[in-house]
Amino acid sequence: MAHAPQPNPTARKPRRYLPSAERKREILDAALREFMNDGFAASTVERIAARAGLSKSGIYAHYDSKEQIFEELLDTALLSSQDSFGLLLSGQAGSLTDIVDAYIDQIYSRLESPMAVATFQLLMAEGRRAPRAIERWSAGVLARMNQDTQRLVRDCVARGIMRQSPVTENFFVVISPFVFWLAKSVLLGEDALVSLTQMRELHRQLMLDALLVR
Amino acid sequence: MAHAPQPNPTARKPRRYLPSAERKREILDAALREFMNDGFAASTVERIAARAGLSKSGIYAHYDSKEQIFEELLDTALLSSQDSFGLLLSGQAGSLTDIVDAYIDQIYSRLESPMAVATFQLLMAEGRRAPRAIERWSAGVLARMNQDTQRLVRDCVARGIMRQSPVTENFFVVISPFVFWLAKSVLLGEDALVSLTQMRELHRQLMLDALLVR
Amino acid sequence: MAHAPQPNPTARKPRRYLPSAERKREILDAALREFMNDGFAASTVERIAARAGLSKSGIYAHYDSKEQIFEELLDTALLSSQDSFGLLLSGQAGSLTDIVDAYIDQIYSRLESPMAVATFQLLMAEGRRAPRAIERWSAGVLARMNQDTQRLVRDCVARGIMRQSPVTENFFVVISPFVFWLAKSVLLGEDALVSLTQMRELHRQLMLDALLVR
Amino acid sequence: MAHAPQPNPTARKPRRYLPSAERKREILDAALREFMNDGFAASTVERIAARAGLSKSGIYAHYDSKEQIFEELLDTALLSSQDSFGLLLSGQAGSLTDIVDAYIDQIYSRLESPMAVATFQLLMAEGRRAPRAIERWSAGVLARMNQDTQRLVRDCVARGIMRQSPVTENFFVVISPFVFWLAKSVLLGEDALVSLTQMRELHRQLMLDALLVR
DNA sequence: AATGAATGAGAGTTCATTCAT
DNA sequence: TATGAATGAACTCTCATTCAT
Repeated sequence: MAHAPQPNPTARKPRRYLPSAERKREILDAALREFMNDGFAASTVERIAARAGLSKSGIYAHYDSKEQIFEELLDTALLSSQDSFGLLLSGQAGSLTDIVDAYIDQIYSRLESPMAVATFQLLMAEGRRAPRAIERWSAGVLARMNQDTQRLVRDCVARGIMRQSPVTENFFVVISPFVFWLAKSVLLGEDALVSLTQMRELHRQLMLDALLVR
Repeated sequence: MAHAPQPNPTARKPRRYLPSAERKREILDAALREFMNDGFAASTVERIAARAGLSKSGIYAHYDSKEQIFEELLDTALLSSQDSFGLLLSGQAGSLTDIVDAYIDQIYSRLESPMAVATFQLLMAEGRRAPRAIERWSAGVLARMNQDTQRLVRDCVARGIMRQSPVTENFFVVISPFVFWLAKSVLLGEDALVSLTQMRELHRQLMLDALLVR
Repeated sequence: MAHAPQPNPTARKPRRYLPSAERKREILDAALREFMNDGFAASTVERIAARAGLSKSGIYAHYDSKEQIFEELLDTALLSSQDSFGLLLSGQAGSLTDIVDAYIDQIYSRLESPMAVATFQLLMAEGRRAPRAIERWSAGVLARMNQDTQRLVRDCVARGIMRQSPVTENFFVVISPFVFWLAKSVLLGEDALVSLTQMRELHRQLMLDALLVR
Repeated sequence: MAHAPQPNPTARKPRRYLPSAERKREILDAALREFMNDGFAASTVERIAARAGLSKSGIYAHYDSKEQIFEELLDTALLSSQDSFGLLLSGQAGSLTDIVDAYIDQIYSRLESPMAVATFQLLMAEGRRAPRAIERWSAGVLARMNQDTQRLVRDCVARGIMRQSPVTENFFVVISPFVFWLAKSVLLGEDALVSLTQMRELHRQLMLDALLVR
């Protein structure tokens, strides 16, 4: 009489041997989730490992330390946000509405990821821990974005599409409502006070109101 | 030859006996600083104690746990921000400029404390850890402030002092640049991009521009 | 308008100043209960104090240390068991039944206290901790009891009331079923296997069976 | 001149890597000794670890908590006492003396281990701490032993080998002198009052006297 | 006699990391 | 590449005890 292939309770899941690059991606994924939930200090290598499907010590075949994981994570996250922002806008010689819509689309599309708020929170909470990553991001992506946008805006002003105002002189500030919504969501929850949809529309109207040539 | 009052290495510094209320205040002070620097998880009771001038175990004569300290800390911090905000404004039947100036003064005066940015960061980073404190704050202070302000604004609109607009309908959003500056300061430093003084002036102009009756 | 004598929530119960002797009794009482429940090491001075109705440090006005409490406790408990055991028996020149009944009554009457089993357990668990108390008890109470009983028994044998046997030569052993019941109760509970009443009757019959002249 | 192999003070003794099962056994061994000496509460994980030859934290690779060690320890100790007790006896159709001798051998052989008394003490002292282990033991080993023995005894009575009496009806009680000796040894020491050898002989005679058909 | 504030010496436990395999 | 066993340092919290009042 043959034994049925009974599921052995002590059966250990087999090792998965992965090439380092792939494994590292999995680890970063896992780490992102853990760091977001608990912050850096309260996250443990063990839980990251579990989520990534290997053992605690397995992590150390790919990274030297928890800190290193964090750095690489932040680098990846921040630099991936590299998007042809200014380009997108400058391409269109459209109306103010078009430009504002493009801008709004651009920034609010980030929030489609369910982890967007958590990412922002992580950045706020632990950014200090990886000053160089922040520095690179600030000097690279952010600076470029800022320049591009500001150039576009000046252009629009020159062409009479936008009304010159403190806003056009300091265009970075128009992102404020977006940041406000993020901060609010971190503190009070995404559903409190204003929904994302409402915020988006409000933001749009604010911009139009501020930029419209009267 | 007289001995200099050399610090005796075995001399234990004398205990300081304080009434519990006072000691608790000192502990909260110390904790605030520690939590701000390192976050909740990375702060240690021992360092809080050292800063507060007593021994590690001395802390536990006043608080049951590190978590309890955090809760009480947040409660104190958040509820102390209780200021007769609306009242201040509603008192003046002044011009739009007066009102805007009052508003700007009101919110930016908070930033005079050197710990303001760090407090914001702490709130962002660890707010989730004390949901009830946040809840109380949100349902109490914030809700009241919001109502008062909104009522004032409607009044101003009715009296023709402010132009009706999406801004006046959703007045909470005018705080956005302030929050933006905080978030930016956490990430990039207080001196990056815009200084506080610049921001304040910019914010003022933004508000005037948005509210002025044309 | 007079305030009603509202019960102040922060009202601290007033100190009770007691003469030391009385307070010590209360402390020993409290300690007995705590030590029984948790053993010596797991009992805390604070809980003993609470039970005795004073503060932790108040204890130290009466005892120098937790250990000292324990010693005095054991001394009191053991020496109080001093009863004119042999005397009681020797008084009666009665029949075997009378003597056995007296013996059984004597030992089982101890179990009327609801703490009897716990006391036994405490003795088993922590006796080593106060060897001198045990020593005094053994050399005093126990030795005397043993002698008296043995003398009585020899007497009974001589008078033909008891059958000479290994039992009468080692009379101490007749207490075994009693000790057995105690040990069983500690391990399995007082209701397991045999109830106290059953045990008592069984014990009686065992003795009669062993001592009866055939 | 050769250096004597002087013990290098900074030399850390090398790790001993053991398979978990083996290490667990060593830990249980160490724990047994520690718990016996000091009781559960006063034993420390560090000392258990030292005895087991690893570091304090090493313990936690195998057990989740001190309590878990205790539970497993008790389980192991109690369930290992599983012996074919009844079987041993029922096999022999021998005389009363044979049966009594077998019984006495059976139970007194346990005391050959130098830790027997300490184990009993541990059970008395800390049994309550692992009620489920006790429960399992009681419902398993003890119950079976009791049944087997009682069945054997009834058989003997039926065959006229034993005299019917309260003893045969409640045969569990014949273990009393053994328990008495254990309890006495815990309290007064193994050498006090009666030696083990004396007790064993006395116990034997008691049984014979109680069971012999007259 | 009594207390509240304070402390030192640990306790159990966690965790990033190392090592042998 | 991957793991299980091991560790040291650190952590939170407890507790017997002391001290000023």
